[in-house]
Amino acid sequence: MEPHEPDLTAVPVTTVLAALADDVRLQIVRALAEGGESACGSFDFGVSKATRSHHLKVLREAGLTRTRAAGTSRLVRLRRDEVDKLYPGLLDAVLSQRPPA
Amino acid sequence: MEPHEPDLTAVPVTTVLAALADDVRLQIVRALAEGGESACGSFDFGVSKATRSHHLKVLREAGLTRTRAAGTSRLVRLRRDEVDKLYPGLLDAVLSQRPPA
DNA sequence: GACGATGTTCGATAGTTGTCGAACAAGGGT
DNA sequence: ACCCTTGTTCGACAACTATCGAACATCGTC
Repeated sequence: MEPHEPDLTAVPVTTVLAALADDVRLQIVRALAEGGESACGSFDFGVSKATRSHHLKVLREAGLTRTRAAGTSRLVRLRRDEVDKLYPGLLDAVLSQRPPA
Repeated sequence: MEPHEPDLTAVPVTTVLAALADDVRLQIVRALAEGGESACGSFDFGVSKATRSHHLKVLREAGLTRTRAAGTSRLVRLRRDEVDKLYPGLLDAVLSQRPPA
């Protein structure tokens, strides 16, 4: 089943915001923004792999990330250009708040 | 009971984003951004007044609005300056998506 | 081909949230 | 004083969501 990666313009703002309105997903987005393309398994934020997979799906279906297969892994990357173009300042604003020290 | 209007810096980003991730609340924010300070009753978006009151509470407790009593009404206004200062571009980005024509 | 690693999907469950009507509170006007 | 208007609060209920373990799928390797 090919991953469902919608055109960002087709996704309601509320869906994009809801996707970002979760701590685990925000940590994933932060990691992607700083570390670039990463394997799913690199996001170990204290949740099971089932939950992690779920969060990555939410981000993907919100149009925020792209996923591609790479051997036995899957590489995820942030669709930064597209997001910044459609919602200038959004990611910067969201990522500006530093994680709890 | 005095309205609970927290310092925006004390509110987690996820809470701010969650507050904006709802259609009704987004319509309220849009109305406030365009029309300035308005009475609660002016936000008739097809929900009951109980629901409307709930949404205004969510926005207020996310640090996005302020409310003051004015006779029998209550006037709500967007804390635009503070939001723009802490999350530059966020409101612009969110408000940029036009409501369904 | 069997095995191990990496992810996804399924079913279940607990918690959160949007919604409503009804009851309540407070102001203003007649 | 009474009423009407404007909002808030209180249950209640349905829908959604975050979470997990277990089962499944897929790829590379031995």
